[in-house]
Amino acid sequence: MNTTIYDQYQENKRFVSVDCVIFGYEQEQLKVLVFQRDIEPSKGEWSLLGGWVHVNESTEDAARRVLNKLTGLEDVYLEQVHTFSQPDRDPGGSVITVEYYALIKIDDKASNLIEDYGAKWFSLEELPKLIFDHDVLVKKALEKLRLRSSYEIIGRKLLPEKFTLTRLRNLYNQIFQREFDPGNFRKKILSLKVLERLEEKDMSESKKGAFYFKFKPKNEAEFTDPIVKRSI
Amino acid sequence: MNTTIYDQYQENKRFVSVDCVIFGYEQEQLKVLVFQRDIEPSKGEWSLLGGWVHVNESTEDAARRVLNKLTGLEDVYLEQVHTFSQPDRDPGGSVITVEYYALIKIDDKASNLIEDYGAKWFSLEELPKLIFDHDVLVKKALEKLRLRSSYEIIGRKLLPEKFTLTRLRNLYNQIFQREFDPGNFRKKILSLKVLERLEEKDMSESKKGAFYFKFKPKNEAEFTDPIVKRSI
DNA sequence: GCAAAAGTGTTGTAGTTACACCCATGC
DNA sequence: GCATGGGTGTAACTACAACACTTTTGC
Repeated sequence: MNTTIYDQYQENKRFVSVDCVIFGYEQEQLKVLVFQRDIEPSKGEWSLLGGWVHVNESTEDAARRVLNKLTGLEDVYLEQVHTFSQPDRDPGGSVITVEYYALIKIDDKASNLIEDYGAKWFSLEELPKLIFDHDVLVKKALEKLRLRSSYEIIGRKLLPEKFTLTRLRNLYNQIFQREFDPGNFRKKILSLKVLERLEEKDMSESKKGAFYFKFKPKNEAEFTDPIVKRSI
Repeated sequence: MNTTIYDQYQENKRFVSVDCVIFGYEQEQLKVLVFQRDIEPSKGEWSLLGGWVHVNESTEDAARRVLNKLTGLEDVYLEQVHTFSQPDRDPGGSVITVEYYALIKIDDKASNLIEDYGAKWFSLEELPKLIFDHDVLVKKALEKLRLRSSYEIIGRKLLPEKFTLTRLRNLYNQIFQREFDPGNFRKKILSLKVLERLEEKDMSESKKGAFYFKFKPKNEAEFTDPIVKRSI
């Protein structure tokens, strides 16, 4: 199966897995999708979505493969977070894991597939204790998501096609766990010129109604200045 | 050798290596240490320092092990950068590599050890073409170093015990590949209160002489606000 | 005295924060 | 008419960039 010139080093070969912190946004809350583990050790406990990295497959491909099997989605937003390799991190054996976070829209038709796997969305506050070092992985993923969110408006992959600025602001409130000033947030976001206002209004949240916005096509306006100045 | 409950998945085991981008600062230049590769493929070409990750060893331990073998240094500053896993990235076989960058003081007694390995320091401009995807790794490491350098003053691990502000500024010029204003840089750095002025002056660079500074002990003054505002 | 680097001071500007305040509408 | 979220305006503050200017000393 492996016919490489490194075959003399076979004794150094390692188990490599990927773990995915799957973020979604629902009911004004940032949520993480976790699973009841179906193999030993720790069978039945909550864990992140994971899987083995096959030979002749990149870790990102592996992450996409396990995500696709779970959700049926093809074009998930993925970002590599960190690689964990403490030999004792998994009591079942020495496993190196490469961590990714994924952003998905909860309203996607994925939901039925997800339920088949006994998976469940939890808000950050309600997240149960996870196996191994997965709690640390969630924390790391959130930090990386914050960093990313301060360099670009992240909502494109988490929000539905059209959304109000209040909803986008609330997403940012959730990600950074702090309250952004409504007026200032609005001005900042609009100054970036990545959103386009629609004529339609959302009348469900207020009497006056709030205009829907949508993202302009990706290439039109890019920027590199931080949206959120303060470091994480 | 491996008696884990994952043994049924043996066919998924992978070669895992670490690669280190070793940064040093010498003659007012930020330099990278590279090696003439001593195994096939690409024997004799320039590459980063790398090595296999042994079973029951973390990737960081592996990085420290190969660095220690090379330099004899024990307390090297290491930061994980990224994990590369494209199956075809190494023509010798499918190898997943975890990248770290290291900061070392070139004046350390390490130099003789280094020479034994046919290693050589190159400035960023003079860096030769490296094997595989190592050019990308250097670029990634530099980006990570910039990010780090904008959240803390990085010189502690690159500069000698005492140094002038001009020297520190030049290090930052090198890292960010731009010219910082002498006056503004001085004010910014001193406002962070992490440096302590010594009575001694360096008379080699100017008639007037420039005060030496040294870092205060690590815990005294920490900060999280970016030193360099602009994103990388 | 003048060149040259070290070090200090000043001024303008851009981005942010903390608000006050008006708007539209369902009840 | 009033409560409520939507949306706009503004003044104070802060960080920074640009650059003038002063200091010291070897030549």
